[in-house]
Amino acid sequence: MVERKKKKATIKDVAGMAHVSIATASRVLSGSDYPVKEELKSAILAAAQKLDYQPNVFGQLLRGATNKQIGVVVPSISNPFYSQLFAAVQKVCMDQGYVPILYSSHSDRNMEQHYIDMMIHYRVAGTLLSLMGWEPGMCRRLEEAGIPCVLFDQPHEDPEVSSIDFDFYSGGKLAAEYLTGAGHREIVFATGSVDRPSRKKLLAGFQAGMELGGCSFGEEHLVVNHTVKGTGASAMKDYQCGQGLGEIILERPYLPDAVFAVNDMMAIGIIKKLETSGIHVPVDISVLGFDNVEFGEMIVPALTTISQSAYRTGELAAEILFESVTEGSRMKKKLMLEPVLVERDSVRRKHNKIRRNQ
Amino acid sequence: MVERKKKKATIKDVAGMAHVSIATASRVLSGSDYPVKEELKSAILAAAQKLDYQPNVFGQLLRGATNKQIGVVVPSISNPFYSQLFAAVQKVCMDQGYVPILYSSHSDRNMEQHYIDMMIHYRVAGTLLSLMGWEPGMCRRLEEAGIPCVLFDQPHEDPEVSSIDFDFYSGGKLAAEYLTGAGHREIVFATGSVDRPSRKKLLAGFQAGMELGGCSFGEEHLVVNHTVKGTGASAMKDYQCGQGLGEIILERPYLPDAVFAVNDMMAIGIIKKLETSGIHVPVDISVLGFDNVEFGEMIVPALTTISQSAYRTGELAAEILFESVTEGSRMKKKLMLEPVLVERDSVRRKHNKIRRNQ
DNA sequence: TTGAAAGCGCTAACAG
DNA sequence: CTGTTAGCGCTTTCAA
Repeated sequence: MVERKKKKATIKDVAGMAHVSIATASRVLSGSDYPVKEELKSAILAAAQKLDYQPNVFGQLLRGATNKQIGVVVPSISNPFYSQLFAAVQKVCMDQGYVPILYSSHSDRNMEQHYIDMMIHYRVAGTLLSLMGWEPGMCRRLEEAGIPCVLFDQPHEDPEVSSIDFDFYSGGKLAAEYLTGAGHREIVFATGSVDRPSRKKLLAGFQAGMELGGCSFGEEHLVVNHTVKGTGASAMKDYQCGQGLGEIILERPYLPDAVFAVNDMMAIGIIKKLETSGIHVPVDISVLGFDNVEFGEMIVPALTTISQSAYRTGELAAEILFESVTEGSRMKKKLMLEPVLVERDSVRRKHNKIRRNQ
Repeated sequence: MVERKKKKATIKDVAGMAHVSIATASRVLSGSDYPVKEELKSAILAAAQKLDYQPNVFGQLLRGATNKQIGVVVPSISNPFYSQLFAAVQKVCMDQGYVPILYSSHSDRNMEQHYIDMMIHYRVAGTLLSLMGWEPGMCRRLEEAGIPCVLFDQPHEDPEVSSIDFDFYSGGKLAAEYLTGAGHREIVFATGSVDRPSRKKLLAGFQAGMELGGCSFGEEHLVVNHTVKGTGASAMKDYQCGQGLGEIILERPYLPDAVFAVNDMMAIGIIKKLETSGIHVPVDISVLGFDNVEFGEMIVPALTTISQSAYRTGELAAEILFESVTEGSRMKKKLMLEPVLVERDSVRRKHNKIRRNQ
């Protein structure tokens, strides 16, 4: 049986060993610039060293120090979009001497609420949130507790809170324009439940883009797979949703020219289903994704997609959060990221001549 | 300008409003079963409600309560193996009323050390560690601080600490046996730097398996790609490493029958490089992965691999951790997970007859 | 059944 | 320059 839990040295122990008061000990140990005689200073440092002294955070925190943790809520950690985003957040936090804490909500409103309570409880210095459910109250509670927050990923249109938004409407429009521009006419919009604000905007933009491209877009062009069992939006769930979408598409009387999927993992699921059914992408049908997840580049054919840079989003969100956290700025900022097309191999260019008839 | 940070109600406020002492207030608010007159109890609860009282964790923690957080250190969050593993950990922690905190070390020994210090600093209730660098001291510091830990993913052979190990040696052997058994003779072992304990064992097992399969394994069958710039083991890094590996293989005078990659992301990189060079998997060459990452199932061809179940690993690790955390068990446990082959589409079965000669 | 008070470890205001 | 002390919010003796 090993020696049990030897008690940690406190500042009092250090002070004792160095024959000074705890006040002086505190002054040098907390790195204050308060003047202390060199002699004592080194004695204290030596004692601290010998005792392997480390300040008790809870003492400091109770005293009023700020908890240098940043709470981050995302729907799913296994979805590469969010893990890449988190990597960026981590980097920025690190540089600022903070440490991010990740909460995965599985897109469950209760969990989101639970984690927000948690963060208030631990008095984190700031929060980064991707919230599915959202009532104005949620962020207010954080603000009341003096915790700055910035929303990302899901647009919520609240002037009272900072956010880094992605222009989903333009994204949808760009998708439609690119696809029609490439000569496709019969284009399908493939998605899971259109429950999130992001998807609603994407769809609206897509419809607008189709019209601009001179294509009709009716009920029959909207392919929805509702059969996602349980809540949660893991990579696997989206992929499976995509597989289901692929099936639905295969069951149609005729294949569309192209399909636009609401995110990359779904697009990958669709491609997989098509390929294993002998339909080749992009020769038989084109598939366009959305997100620009790293994985998209790794598959064959490499996924053509619309980039909502996960890394950039995380970086920006963290940066504007720190403006509030460290500078105590009360200013609410709204940043809008524009979509960028990433052309790879999953969409075929039909080199369409000038649209003349049909 | 919005109302600023109204101070949170303390137990004193609640006691005041309910006209009781803070002692009695504490007794009911902390859910103790200490007897308190019903009348006062409800008055206190009502006051707490009205003031939106929430206990200050730091007070409780300073007082000696345990911090119900679990620290988890992994090399990379964007690698699906670890994000899946973490999902399992999260689930188990949740059920126990704890919350996991994720640290991504980028396989950097200094970071690992840094995060361990962090966890000691925050006096987490327990830790789950995948450590690249490892000296006996690392866990001892945790144990001294009274923080139980369990190692996973990287074997370290220390009887003083619990671990859930994967049998990498058997894994390597299984890989070689399967590949030779499928009729392949010229088989290559593809890897990044053989720096981690896990890879060394894998290689040793592979060599043994090759011998058992009656195949020679010499220098020329070991393909190493050292050109991984910087530290870190993100999914992307491994993938790129795989691409490099693919290139090396393509440059050889003749193509091997099969290649065994040290992890799935590398295998995917290899496949991608081969496919884009007109070499088809598995008709021209077979590729076997290792890890059984979800993503392997999503590509075409679906990746045949050896399963080191990320989810199961995380689940087990968390479970044996909680035996120490909640039951205060001092027992050190060593669990060993055996490899399982997951047959999909990236390895071709040559239907070899009984090995007779050669 | 209730309350007063000590003390967890730390920092800062104040007094020497 | 150094030390004494109050107090952050909480739980838990100990005394009433």
